[in-house]
Amino acid sequence: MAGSPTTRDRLIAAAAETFNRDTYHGTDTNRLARAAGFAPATFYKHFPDKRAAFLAVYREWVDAEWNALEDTLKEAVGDPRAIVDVVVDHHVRWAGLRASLRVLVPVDEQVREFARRQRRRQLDWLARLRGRRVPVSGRHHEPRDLALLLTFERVADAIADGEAAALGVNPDDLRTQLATTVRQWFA
Amino acid sequence: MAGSPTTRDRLIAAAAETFNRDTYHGTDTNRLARAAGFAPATFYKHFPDKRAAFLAVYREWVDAEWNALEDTLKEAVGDPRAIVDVVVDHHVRWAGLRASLRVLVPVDEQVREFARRQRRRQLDWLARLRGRRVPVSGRHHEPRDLALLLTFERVADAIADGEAAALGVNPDDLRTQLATTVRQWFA
Amino acid sequence: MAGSPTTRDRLIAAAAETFNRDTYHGTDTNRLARAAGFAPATFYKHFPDKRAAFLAVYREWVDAEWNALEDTLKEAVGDPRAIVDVVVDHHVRWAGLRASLRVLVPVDEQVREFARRQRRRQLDWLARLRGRRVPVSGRHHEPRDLALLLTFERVADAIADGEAAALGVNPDDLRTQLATTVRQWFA
Amino acid sequence: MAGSPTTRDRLIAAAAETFNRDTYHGTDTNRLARAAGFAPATFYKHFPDKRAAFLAVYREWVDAEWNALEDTLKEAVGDPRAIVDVVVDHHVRWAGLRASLRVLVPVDEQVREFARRQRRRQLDWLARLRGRRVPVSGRHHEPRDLALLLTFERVADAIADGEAAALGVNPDDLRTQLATTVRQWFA
DNA sequence: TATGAATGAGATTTCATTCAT
DNA sequence: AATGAATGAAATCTCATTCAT
Repeated sequence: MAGSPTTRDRLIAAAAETFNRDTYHGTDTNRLARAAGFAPATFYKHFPDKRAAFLAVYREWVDAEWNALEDTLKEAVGDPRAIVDVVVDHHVRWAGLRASLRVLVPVDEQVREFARRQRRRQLDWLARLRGRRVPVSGRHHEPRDLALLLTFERVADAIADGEAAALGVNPDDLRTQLATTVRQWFA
Repeated sequence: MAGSPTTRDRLIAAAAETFNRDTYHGTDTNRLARAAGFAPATFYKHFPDKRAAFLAVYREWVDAEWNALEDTLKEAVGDPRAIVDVVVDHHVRWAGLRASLRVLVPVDEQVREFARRQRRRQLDWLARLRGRRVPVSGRHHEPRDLALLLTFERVADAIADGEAAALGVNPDDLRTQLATTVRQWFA
Repeated sequence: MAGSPTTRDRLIAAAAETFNRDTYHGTDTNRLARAAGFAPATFYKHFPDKRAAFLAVYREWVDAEWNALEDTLKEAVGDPRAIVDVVVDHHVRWAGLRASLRVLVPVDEQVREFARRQRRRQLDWLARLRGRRVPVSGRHHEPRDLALLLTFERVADAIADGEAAALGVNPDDLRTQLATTVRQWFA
Repeated sequence: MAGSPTTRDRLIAAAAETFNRDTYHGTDTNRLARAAGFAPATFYKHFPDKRAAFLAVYREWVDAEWNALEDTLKEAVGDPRAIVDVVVDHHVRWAGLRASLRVLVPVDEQVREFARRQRRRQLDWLARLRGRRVPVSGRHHEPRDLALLLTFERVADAIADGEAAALGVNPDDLRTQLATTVRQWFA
């Protein structure tokens, strides 16, 4: 079904791994190209600039998370712990990429805008979960919902980048804590 | 009372403003020095490198937050909203600096270590607030407490950098939400 | 036969002339690149740093000396004066380069190691000239042989950098003296 | 008799040690001053520039060698090995300083001129040793004598900086070789 | 006499990006 | 479509040197 990966696909995949390992500011576009098996100039045939490549990587990352989440929801409906595990695992796998994202959001308009679109989608999803109608515009959201998402993300990052462990907090206990928070939110 | 600021103080103050406005990766040491009214070389008489200057700025930032917190606690004991306001205001004022911190933590050993020391101090404080004895080593901590801190920080940052507003969530309502979370934690 | 020179070749050639004229510490990599007709960054596409460029120049210099020596030995077998002339002329032509070498040997590990490899090769050659078997390891050498080489080199340098002339010693007489020393060594 | 050392003396002594340890291009004048227990600016009260300090150090070094040589000649007249030992020991003790000298001679006019004055003094001494009259002008010198001095210096340096040992030549045997050369010269 | 404090002028190196083929 | 080769424009950091006190 899926044909052999295009040059662009290979560039994105290599960039994902490289950003994840070395951070956005820790690599350069020449290395990204070489990591995919291409020459530097090829990079610029497929992306206008470095940021654009990151954006592409980030988009894929978001899609992958949604896909994983949907798979989980089919099997384990209403099991917060399963959701926690999917999300946290995804963050753990891509901890370096997340760190890069946190670098770019305040600096790059496009990345920021995409991150917000993504956030809106999450907020809409939460609203639906709680049986509320989502207004077409999707412009208004609940503070509680946003707080939940932010907590989720921040705790997942703390587990992913080793902060929890470094502070003497068992990462597994933190996952449990997260599941509890989700349940309280849903109640 | 306080003597006139030393060169180092002036460099730190100028670096704080500059990092806050332009991001860590958005300025260079020459600009930091010029912003304080000095020549580039002067910077290196006071800091071994750029990271060291950021670390110094960050230390001051942390001290300032603790001081503000202590002042508040004297007047408004047990008022979560007051605490929320102090912390969030501090994050709002220094949103760019916080963004830079998030850039450096995954990349810079020293910054990371200092951030963790700071986190341990916060965790010890929370433990004391709840009437628990803090073990001398201070090595073990409660998942709940860490989750609270992370939530606090992340929500404060979201208010600070305009993410909440951009998503159609009233920043003030988020503050209220945060205060509620604190109360639940304390109960 | 020889294709057009590569960028690296041109950089090395320009660096040889520039180091020779201005000394290692008397130029910078930007100038080396410009002297070859390239932009500064190009230099770093071909050498990791300034020292590496010097090392490359030095290697070429050593090869050139051996080649000149071999040519001479074919025609003028056993004529010490011919050998003296070849070596001294080579030193005269590259006096500034030799001075740079003397700067770097005590300071740079790689340059030193290469200079010593080169010296071992010379010592092996002398041993063979005197009809001795060179032990495979080539680890042990005669003090007399090393003394000859050092004398040769130092006297050649003194002629090359004008020291002899400045001291009222006729450079040509010094060459003759060197040839005499060689004959005594061989006897 | 000798009063307490002046600031200048202390600067020279500290510079000698520092140049010897770190090379001329491996230190800076600030460090030289600090090593003597003074502030950077003090350095420039006593020397017009960095080279001048090196020149002063070099002068002292030369004087010390002559003094040691004269002491030896009083006791061990006509013992080449004793002379070899004095000179080589002095070179060993100050190997780094000698390396710095070799750096500066081709580059610094004053250092070069002083080195040559010193060389003339050595040549005159050799001429006297062989019972020849030294012409008043001291302008003309024997190639044999200069060759001896250069050999002496170069071999001493090779022992001092570890080159001999690195090449598998016993430094002690080289000293013996040097003594032999002196005897042949004198014969 | 000595210095605390500062600096102008670079040297080395990096990197996002281009362009002729 | 891909690339080999190159680069302009910095950013980080160094160092010999100065000057008011």
